[in-house]
Amino acid sequence: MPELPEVETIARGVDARVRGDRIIDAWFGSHREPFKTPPSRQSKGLVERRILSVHRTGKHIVVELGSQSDHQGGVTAQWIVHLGMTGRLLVTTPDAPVAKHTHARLSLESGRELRFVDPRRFGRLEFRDFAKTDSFRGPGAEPLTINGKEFAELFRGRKLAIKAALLNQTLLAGVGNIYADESLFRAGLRPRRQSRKLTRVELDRLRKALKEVLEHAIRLGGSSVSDYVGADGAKGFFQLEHYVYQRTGEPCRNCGNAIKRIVVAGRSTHYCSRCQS
DNA sequence: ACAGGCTCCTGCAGGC
DNA sequence: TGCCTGCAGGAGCCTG
Repeated sequence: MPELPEVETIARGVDARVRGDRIIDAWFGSHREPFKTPPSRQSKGLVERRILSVHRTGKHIVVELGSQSDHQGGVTAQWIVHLGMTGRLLVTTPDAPVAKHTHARLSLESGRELRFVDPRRFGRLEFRDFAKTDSFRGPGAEPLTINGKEFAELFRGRKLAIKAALLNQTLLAGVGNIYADESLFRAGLRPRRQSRKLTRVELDRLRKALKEVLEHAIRLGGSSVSDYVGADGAKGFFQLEHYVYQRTGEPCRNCGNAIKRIVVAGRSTHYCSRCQS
């Protein structure tokens, strides 16, 4: 489901609702997935900790946690949430109906609950204790802050299609299928162009288009294509601003040409053959 | 090292 | 109504 703007929206919403709260109980489901850390270790590690902040790195939500014994001090552990394609992180009241495919419920001192729901179980939950491991560092560069030189460097010499490169999280973190298609349209570039054949001017255009489209989407609360919702259950509105994504056969908003659908890197890819070269 | 394909899982829409 | 197929916003693993 979620890409950078959706994850950013969720992280901000969760942060606003649970920052400073304390985890007093933790329940985890029994499926093998989506647990990167065994559920018993997660619940044991999470209880009694205070939530210091919640933020986004790439497509990961990072919950910064204080120590279990001490009310003072900085971050000593983290809870890392990756939503996969269908994951949701929700802040609810304890009596709210428990959705099907709920895999984690954290009871908070305030009376709220933080819940993780994920039907397809492509998401991942990980607990990191700084006594045993280091702070989480996601793969890839942040598309909102990367500079032109670093951006161009990512694609140099690579044979794969630019669309596939944009989706590769070890290069850029946070870009998924929607924003890859939308940024390529806005930059006027065909998705199948070989990365290494893009000029510096084209790459600069792409970097700016990507940054603009991501920032615009964050302002609108992300794209609610099927069931995406923020931490409070509210939908985003960026889907109304899509130029190509899931608009196969519809007229291009720029030139009127029918939007085409092809498959690149195994993913549905949408573009305008007149506006993108 | 790199690039492409397969696979994990559930739910939904569309066709018959 | 029910069954089948295809498709879905992600990413790890295998292969060549």
